[in-house]
Amino acid sequence: MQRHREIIRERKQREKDQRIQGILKAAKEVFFSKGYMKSTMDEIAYAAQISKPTIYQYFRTKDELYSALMLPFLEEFGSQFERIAKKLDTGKYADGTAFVRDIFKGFKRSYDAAPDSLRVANSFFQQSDLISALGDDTRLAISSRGRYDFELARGLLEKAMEQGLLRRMDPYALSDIVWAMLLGITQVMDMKATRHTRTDRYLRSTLREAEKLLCAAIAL
Amino acid sequence: MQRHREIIRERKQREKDQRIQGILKAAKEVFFSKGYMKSTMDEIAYAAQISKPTIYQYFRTKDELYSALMLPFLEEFGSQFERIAKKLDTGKYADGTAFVRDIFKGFKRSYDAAPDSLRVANSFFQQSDLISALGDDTRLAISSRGRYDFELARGLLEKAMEQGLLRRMDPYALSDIVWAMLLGITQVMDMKATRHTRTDRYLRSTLREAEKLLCAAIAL
DNA sequence: ACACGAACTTAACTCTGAGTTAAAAAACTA
DNA sequence: TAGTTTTTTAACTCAGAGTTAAGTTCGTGT
Repeated sequence: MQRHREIIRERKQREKDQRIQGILKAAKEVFFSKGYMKSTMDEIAYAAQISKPTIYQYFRTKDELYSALMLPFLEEFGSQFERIAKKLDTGKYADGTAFVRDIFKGFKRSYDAAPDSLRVANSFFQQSDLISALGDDTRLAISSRGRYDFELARGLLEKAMEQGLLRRMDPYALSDIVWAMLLGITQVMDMKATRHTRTDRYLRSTLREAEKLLCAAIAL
Repeated sequence: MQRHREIIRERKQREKDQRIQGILKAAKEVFFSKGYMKSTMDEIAYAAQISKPTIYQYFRTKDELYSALMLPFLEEFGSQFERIAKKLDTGKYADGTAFVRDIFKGFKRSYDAAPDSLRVANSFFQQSDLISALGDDTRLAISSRGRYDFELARGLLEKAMEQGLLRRMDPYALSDIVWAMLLGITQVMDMKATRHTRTDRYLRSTLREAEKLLCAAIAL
């Protein structure tokens, strides 16, 4: 009967995860339709067809719930970098242009996988308020994941320089700049977005221009 | 005696301005030391040595007060662009590199003139919540000022292309990219900043790298 | 069939902070 | 001195975050 207990525990875990996913889904809808400040926990509870105390059983604060929405993007982003790192190690890149293109492709894929999450990530890093208000474990998960992605990206650029794919320069500065470009562009697009303009197509074309620009600047 | 009234009205205006400045100064201190969310209006009132209702006589909401902090940067930034536009019109730029350098110089000067304001501008554009919560006139002042700066920048780049200083490309995309870089870099620096690391020197060196990079990419 | 326990709901509650109000007090003007 | 404007005081409303406790549901073990 030990096996039986295992199975039951697993199902319970699954149900718990589903509950959490349900809350996150509802939270996403509410947050992105009205913005963080105007969204209330009661509203999210209603959207999730659940009672408010139940939400608080899984998320300690409103901030924590909001922040949890950005983890998917960070993870997807990291895995894209890992993919690129592998290709780099096995010498799959003919020139710097191909490498830079792949970085942008990775970003686009992450964005496609979780466009909302990036928006959260943006506003997250802004309001250092939010960060400090988090529970320790959540803050740790997010900031360590973010740091990991960051380190990964820098290492990637460094390696590409060693392989003669990119012009030599300070890898720290370069990774900051690339990251800043990507971050900044999505933001500028966001702040231009209105109800009646589809910003998505424009985001893509701007990213393409940025890609060309970066190739011209650093690819060898 | 009409003259007398004039003088009095002027003095009153001055006093009003001083009051507003005092509030802004206090607000800046409080907001930047604790973050937007954790700052309370009572606290700001206390810091400004003034009563809460008095603050509300000059600023309709907490958001409006916060947003008002960013106007100085936008204005300084705009005036830097106007300076560059004049130089461009009188053919003062020998090559694209000189032009790009001047853009960055303009940004740095604006930043120096009002470093905090930029930080507000950053977080401002994040939380579209904030924008929508503003009073009509404030929102108008800020967004129209921002739009004006934006248009100015784009026109600048366009003209520089016509003069053969820059490589031909979509000026809209380029101005978005440049703006995104500047915005993004200060943000990335901000989120890296901690109590014990001075981020200022690093910001400057990163901006210098970005400048070089942009020169390599678009200057002719 | 029945009792136990975990997770959930309900409904009422506390508490903080934004924004308001009205009356009293200053400060200034004529 | 009388009148006007601005500021303060102190009490207030209101919304929303987060909590509490008593009761409900339901799967599980005996």
